[in-house]
Amino acid sequence: MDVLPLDRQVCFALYTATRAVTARYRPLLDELGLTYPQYLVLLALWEQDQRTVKDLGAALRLDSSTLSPLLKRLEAAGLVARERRADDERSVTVRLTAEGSALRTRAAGIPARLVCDGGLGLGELEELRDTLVRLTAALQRQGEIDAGALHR
Amino acid sequence: MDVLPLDRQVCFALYTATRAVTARYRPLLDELGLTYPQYLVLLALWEQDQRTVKDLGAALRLDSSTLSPLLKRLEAAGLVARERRADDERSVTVRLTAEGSALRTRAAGIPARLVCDGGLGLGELEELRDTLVRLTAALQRQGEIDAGALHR
DNA sequence: GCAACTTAAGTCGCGCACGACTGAATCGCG
DNA sequence: CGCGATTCAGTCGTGCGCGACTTAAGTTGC
Repeated sequence: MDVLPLDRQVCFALYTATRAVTARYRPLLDELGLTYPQYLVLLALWEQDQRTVKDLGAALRLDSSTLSPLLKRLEAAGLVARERRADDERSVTVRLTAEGSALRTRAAGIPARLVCDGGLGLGELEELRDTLVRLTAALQRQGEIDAGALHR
Repeated sequence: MDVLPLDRQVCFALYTATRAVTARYRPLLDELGLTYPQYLVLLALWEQDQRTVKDLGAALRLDSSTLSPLLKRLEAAGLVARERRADDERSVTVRLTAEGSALRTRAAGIPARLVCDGGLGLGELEELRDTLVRLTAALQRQGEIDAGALHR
């Protein structure tokens, strides 16, 4: 049996679904002047403010080479402030400005405005999310094992 | 109830799962000298050769501004050839070279090498894929309706 | 006490994605 | 037939992601 056709690939379904979802977010985020990854960073900060770049990277699974320029743009937009930690000068704390905190209210309506477009019920969405979380966790665990194997 | 935390967002689960999956593909595709989107284009061409840029775009849900430079790189790598159609000079036909066709054999092993890493059973993977396909379809249908509304 | 290692943030280069736009070819309607 | 509208591929600018690298600060071991 042929395993290569596009429509049989989970990876391709993921790829297109992700782009379809972010495409639906785009007009709503445009109203807030945010890109999709910037929105995710703010979600993380609204949930817990005053995080280091490293901590944000762990939450979003992004490294500093992606986050640093993104945070610079959020800072230029006046939504966050960055400052070196006094106790460890290597680290930088990212903090919401008043304007950045205020945006939360406007963003709160976004999920509700999109859920109904998806054609899936709430239960299905939660199941999908949980399956994706398990998949991600397994892939990353596996990745760490492989990486470890290189150092043996 | 708070709807904004990162871990409740389907969109974030999609975002991280997609990146985790492509990260697992990367070392295997490196062996073939391909990026992930280039691999998807080849999947489409292995399934049906001699497609126009527009047709490839419909299959992959990408537009020419993404595909044109990507195809140029595949052409530079000697995997595909491009030529203007005689019957419609606006269109360009993308065709696999012998080298591009030959790569299929080496790529055929990739899905099997990855499935076991995902921590999901085959049935779960297929269910996940089908859910994602439905989600994508609904979002795109909804997007077309919205776009139509703008022209009224 | 200091040299070797590790860690945190950041820079750079490349390849997507995607919106806005261009130019050439074709279509459709009067 | 002719000309305005549409279609197709492509360019350009911006913002990710990520690998490879740099710099500065902290940690470890002798």
